[in-house]
Amino acid sequence: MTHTADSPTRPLRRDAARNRSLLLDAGREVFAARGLEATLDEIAHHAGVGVGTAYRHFANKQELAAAIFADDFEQLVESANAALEVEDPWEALVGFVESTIEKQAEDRGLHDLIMAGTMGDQSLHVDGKFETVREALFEPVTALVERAKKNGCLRADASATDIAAILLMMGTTFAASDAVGRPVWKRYLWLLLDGLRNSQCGKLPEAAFSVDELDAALAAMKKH
Amino acid sequence: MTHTADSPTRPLRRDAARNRSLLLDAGREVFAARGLEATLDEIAHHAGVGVGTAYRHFANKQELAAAIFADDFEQLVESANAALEVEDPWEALVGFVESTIEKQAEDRGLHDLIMAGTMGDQSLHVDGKFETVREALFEPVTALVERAKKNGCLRADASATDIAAILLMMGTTFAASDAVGRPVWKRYLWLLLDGLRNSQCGKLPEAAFSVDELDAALAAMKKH
DNA sequence: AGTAAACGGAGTACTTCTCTCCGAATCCAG
DNA sequence: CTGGATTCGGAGAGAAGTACTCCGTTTACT
Repeated sequence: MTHTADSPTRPLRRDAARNRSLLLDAGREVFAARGLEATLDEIAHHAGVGVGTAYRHFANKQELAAAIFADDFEQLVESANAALEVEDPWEALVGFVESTIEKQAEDRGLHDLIMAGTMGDQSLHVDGKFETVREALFEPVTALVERAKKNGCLRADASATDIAAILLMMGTTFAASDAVGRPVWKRYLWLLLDGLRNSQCGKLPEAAFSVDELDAALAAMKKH
Repeated sequence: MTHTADSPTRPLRRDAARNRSLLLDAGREVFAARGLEATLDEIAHHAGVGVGTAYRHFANKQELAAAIFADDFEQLVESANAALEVEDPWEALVGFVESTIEKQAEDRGLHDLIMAGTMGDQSLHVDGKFETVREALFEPVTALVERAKKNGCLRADASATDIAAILLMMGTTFAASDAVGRPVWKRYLWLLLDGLRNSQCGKLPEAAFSVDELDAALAAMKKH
């Protein structure tokens, strides 16, 4: 059932290799725009190849997603560990959270995957050590949170899982941002971060929804 | 197509009247637990009547939902207007937001409906004046927000639509709270409210997710 | 007791998505 | 340049879920 290269298979025929990379590119685009609910059929069509072709290269959507997102996962973990090197503890935490969320805002597939943890039964080994990104992120994020608390910028009753909860909540604002055509999610991330902060904050970035925008956003979300 | 009483119809037969109210009760329960995605078939079964019976009483799910939620809508608008009478402007705003969200946490159908605004093409006239709750709430909520800003407790750059955005974000935490068996949503509402506040805040209510709880919550959300 | 009203739930008619099958097109080795 | 292996393409089979109807049976009312 494993169609992807693992044992020393003979090199792919030229058309096969081309189609494989077309599929990966299309997958990146479509997943980014529509999240993991996108169909393999849809991606195949977007890549300009037949569905059959898609299914020969990737047994299913999960396998394609795993191939596409493996790198992003590693990067995410790296950036969490990198954040620990940042001098200011509050900057370190906020910088990591912001950049992570920005990535997800640009790629709804990434967000879906992070939240789901796994793709069906497919385990997405990160770093060869962890089953899920969440697992791999737990330690560095806990460290970031503890450090920020000690420094005094982060409220004392905050917890690492609060960061996960924030990611979760931000999800809904991504869809709304798409509908509205500007990154409203930034505003609400700041609101949450201001809630997490001890000292007092700056101005919120991004204007609030206008009433029309809000209507548009909610209407768009109705269409599942 | 209108099965519900409007023109001077003859009184319902006893069994019909009983079943109608069984359906309304079952609808309340099922919608509350599973949101609007629940099926009329499901509700009929829960009420202990056949599907056919359900469809004779209510042409479709929308009509049943309209019958069930009309009152809640009126109440919501009333409570917003009542909040304007509360002395302390910050208390008034927070009290309204909190109670509104609590209602939605207890009734996922209500939350779905408020966010959707309409049920398909069915317009859910509120108060006989407005098409949607959101429309009816707009004025009082704007007033609450402005008042809280003048008083100085609410940050100056807040807007009435921010309240809607908060409702939107809270949605995800409801499902998580169900999965975890305690109202974690309260914690995150406070976090958001603390972000909205000018002065400094108290302790967060509710503990953060434990790691296990977070896993359980996200797993539960995966199942659509 | 007779008739109109209401019941029940199997069944039809979608829709949506995943994945297969196989004749046609394409590659590449000799 | 040709023949056999490989890959392509996309109609369509199959599974799953939902919305709603139809009509033989049961129940209520007079």
